[in-house]
Amino acid sequence: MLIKTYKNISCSNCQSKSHSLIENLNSEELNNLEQNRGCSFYKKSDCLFLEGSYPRGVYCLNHGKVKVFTRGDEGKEQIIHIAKPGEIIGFRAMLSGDPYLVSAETIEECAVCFISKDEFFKMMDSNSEFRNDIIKGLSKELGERAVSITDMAQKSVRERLAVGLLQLKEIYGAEPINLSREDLANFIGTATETLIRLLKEFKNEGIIETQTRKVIILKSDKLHQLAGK
Amino acid sequence: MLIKTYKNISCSNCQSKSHSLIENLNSEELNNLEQNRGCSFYKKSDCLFLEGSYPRGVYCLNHGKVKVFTRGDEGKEQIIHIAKPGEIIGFRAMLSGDPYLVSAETIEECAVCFISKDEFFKMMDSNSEFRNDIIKGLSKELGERAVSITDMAQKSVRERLAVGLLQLKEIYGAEPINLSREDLANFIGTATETLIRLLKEFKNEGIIETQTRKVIILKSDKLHQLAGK
DNA sequence: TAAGAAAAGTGATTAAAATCATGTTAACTT
DNA sequence: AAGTTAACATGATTTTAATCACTTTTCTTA
Repeated sequence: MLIKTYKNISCSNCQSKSHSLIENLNSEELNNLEQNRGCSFYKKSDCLFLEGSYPRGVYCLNHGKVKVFTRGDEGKEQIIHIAKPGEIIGFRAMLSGDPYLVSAETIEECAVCFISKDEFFKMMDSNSEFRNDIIKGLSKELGERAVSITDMAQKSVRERLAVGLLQLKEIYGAEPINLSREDLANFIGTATETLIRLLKEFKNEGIIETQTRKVIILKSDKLHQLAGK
Repeated sequence: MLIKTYKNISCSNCQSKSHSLIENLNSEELNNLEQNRGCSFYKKSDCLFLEGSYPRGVYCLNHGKVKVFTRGDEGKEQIIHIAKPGEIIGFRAMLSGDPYLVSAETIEECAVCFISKDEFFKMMDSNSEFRNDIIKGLSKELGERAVSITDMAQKSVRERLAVGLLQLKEIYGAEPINLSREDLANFIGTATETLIRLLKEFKNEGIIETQTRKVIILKSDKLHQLAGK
């Protein structure tokens, strides 16, 4: 279904444009972008890029969700971010000039546009609004990560799960959260078994509902309470 | 001693310029900066800025060390970064337009120059090299923080202490690491008591030496080993 | 649609690190 | 230099969460 329609994606009419950094491009720039980007369809668990490799461009997510993660010493994933449609993925490494420190992999069917390095830098140079948005995006993320470090260092797993579920609610919107238990554990930063036990607790307390793997949040206020600060 | 000399600080001859983002300013820009910045002397434990307040400029560290930290729910500090001479502190919040998410406080006597918001943005607009350095700096830091999150989530306190000591070695260079046990614990993300016990272990293993509060690293290779990956 | 594989879930046990209580040393202050 | 305070240190205990071993459910796909 998705496969059939994704060829029609245009940047100008991109359904995700309005919550994207590309929203400030003018129509000329958008047309140019449309000529020069490539769109691909990815199935679940496909890799966009791998830690250690060198970036050749950035990925603009049109449809689906992508997990961005690092691997710890024993190969365990730590999910740093879950990207939703509209987001540009992988520009961090491109801007710093270093190889990727993170990997990116789809967690559902995705439609993704690829914007080459040249094209991206051209946009950065010519459009100061776009550039400022990129800078703001970087800064905002940097701030969020300071908070994440503190949460990881100081909050209990239970508190972190509350924080994490609230974040995921923002990402999934009205849809139920649809992550494997393992991914969820790797997002929260805990063992899968611990996560499952805590989810059960939350369920028993009426805070969430589960439909097999899917998680629906019933009481956000309760989660805010549990999350602290 | 420091007080007597700091008035002579000029941006052009700044001893810390070479490892600073201001190194790519031309002499005209440096002269202009010199006219428009203000220099202050801070004693130990002075506050540069406070979480929640709005930035009015950035701080360029000429001499000394500054800790950048957030506070968790119970007020416990999490030290995100320790800045050394040459570093510009606090531009993240200014670029994102949000209030500070972190606080900054001196941990020794410091000489710090203040560059106003206007002046800073003027430099960002007029000098693309400076701007690119800022962007690269943001990106680099963002990458480092992804690693920190993973370390916090997956490494043991012992491993994190090894990582942290190696980072501090980069910051302190030839000088011994000079932090209170509490600050060190808040940097590693552990309880002060746990930190003290682990330091003792490292000392017994001949990895470090302590002179009251000061820590000297004897075996970096051993620390790398202990740090994992 | 049945078989196999992968993911989800449970219980018991262990290990790591926080917390609490208290003692000791170092460093200001008058 | 003595007294006071704050930082450092240590021991005992508790708590949290990881690990290991295993069962059950759900998803694939042949």
